[in-house]
Amino acid sequence: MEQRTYKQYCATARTLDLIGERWTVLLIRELLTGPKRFSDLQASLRGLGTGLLAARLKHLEHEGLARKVTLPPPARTSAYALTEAGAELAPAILELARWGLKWAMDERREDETFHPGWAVLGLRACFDADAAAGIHVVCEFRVDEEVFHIRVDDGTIEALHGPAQHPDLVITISENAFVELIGQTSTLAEAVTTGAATVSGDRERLSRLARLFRLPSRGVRQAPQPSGQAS
Amino acid sequence: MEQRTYKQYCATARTLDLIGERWTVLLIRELLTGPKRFSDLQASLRGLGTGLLAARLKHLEHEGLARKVTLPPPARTSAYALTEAGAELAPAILELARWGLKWAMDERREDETFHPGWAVLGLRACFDADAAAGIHVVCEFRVDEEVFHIRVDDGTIEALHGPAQHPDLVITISENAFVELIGQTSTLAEAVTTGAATVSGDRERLSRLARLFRLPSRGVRQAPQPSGQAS
DNA sequence: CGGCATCCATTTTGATACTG
DNA sequence: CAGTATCAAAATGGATGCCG
Repeated sequence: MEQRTYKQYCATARTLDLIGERWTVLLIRELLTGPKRFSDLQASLRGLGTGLLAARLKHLEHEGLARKVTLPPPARTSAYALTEAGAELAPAILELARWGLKWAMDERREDETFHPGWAVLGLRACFDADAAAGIHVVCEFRVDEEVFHIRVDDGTIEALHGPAQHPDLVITISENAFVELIGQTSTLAEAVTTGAATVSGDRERLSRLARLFRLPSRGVRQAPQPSGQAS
Repeated sequence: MEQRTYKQYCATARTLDLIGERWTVLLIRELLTGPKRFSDLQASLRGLGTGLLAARLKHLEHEGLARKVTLPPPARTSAYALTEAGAELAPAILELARWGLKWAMDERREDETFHPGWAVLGLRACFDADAAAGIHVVCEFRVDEEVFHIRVDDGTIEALHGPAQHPDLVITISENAFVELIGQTSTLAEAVTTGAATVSGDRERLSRLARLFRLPSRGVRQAPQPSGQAS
């Protein structure tokens, strides 16, 4: 069971020895929005079987990146949460997300799954800390059954699964409209007029919040020319 | 030959579909310090066979992250270089390196390989852009047979393989001393006195350069307690 | 629900031998 | 030097069954 390593005295390689196996980074991505139960994790990660999920979680525990926690009453079930070391992977994973937003997010494909939490993490990736100086807003998102909230506090942002304590804004929206919103295929205003979304809270505050997120400009990866004769 | 994907409409997952396979990130790490030939890449990546290396390079080319280039005379051999999209992975990879420096770089193990270029990239990961405002220095490192240089230009840094055009500083040092230097087991001054290193250029300038890099404070990943009875 | 064990068909990989 | 070809070992994924 000797896990495979790169055997390089290099910070990048050492990191990949810990989180480079298939599914591991996506598992951490799930935990970045708060503790999750075994079955929630599996539900978010189609294609990952129970055996491999259990093995990956054990690995993360063993390496001190995650730990098993008991959820506070009334839940009382067990769940997995990131340790300090695990949580500090956020900057790296958010950089991967930023790159993906710029270079890899073309049209959604037929067979791709989607979960609102991913988009909420995307918001965190697009957050402009400088623009948020002095701003304090809590916004709750209710996307179909899923509830998330973001808390902006003077240059910092937190994006977690679950309802907010005292939200300044609550956005209730269908998953489809949410996807279009994030992909900038449509605007929140449009979703509201079609009835796909409702907003409660100060509209002025909402528009100030919206200005804190900037989607990177889309780039095009240059595939090699097929080198065939010109048509 | 359908490559395996996560099938998630998520920026992180899409990125990992492109660079998440084994060796791919390390290949990009190698190319971050400049174009490399097939055999150089293989020499840096012990354990990666020619077959897999060829496959990975073909994949990176196909996805527009790298491209084959012909080195300028007198070399004239072919090599691989990053495209714009590939080069923009640098922030993400450097975040992984920063995390590794803090959480994963304990003692060098017996069977681990080391190449000076990795440490030079580590310097880039530790670079403090704010501290470098208004500073311009070019420093060449000659570590055994390998030559690298870094160019600091007012808040930006470049770290490339090969000699510098007009270096302000040249540091010639043995690989062993270089490892100890980077790991902060010893100082450059000590290496100079023992003869393991020589420095040419303005010493004042060197000490100003050294202040631009700050190794993250080491953290300790908390392994789960063995849960055995207390001793 | 949470999680481990087992079996099995496919992929991926690692190591080497071989070719232009 | 720059790859292809080949083959054995390991990792993955899916299904299924078990147990507290």
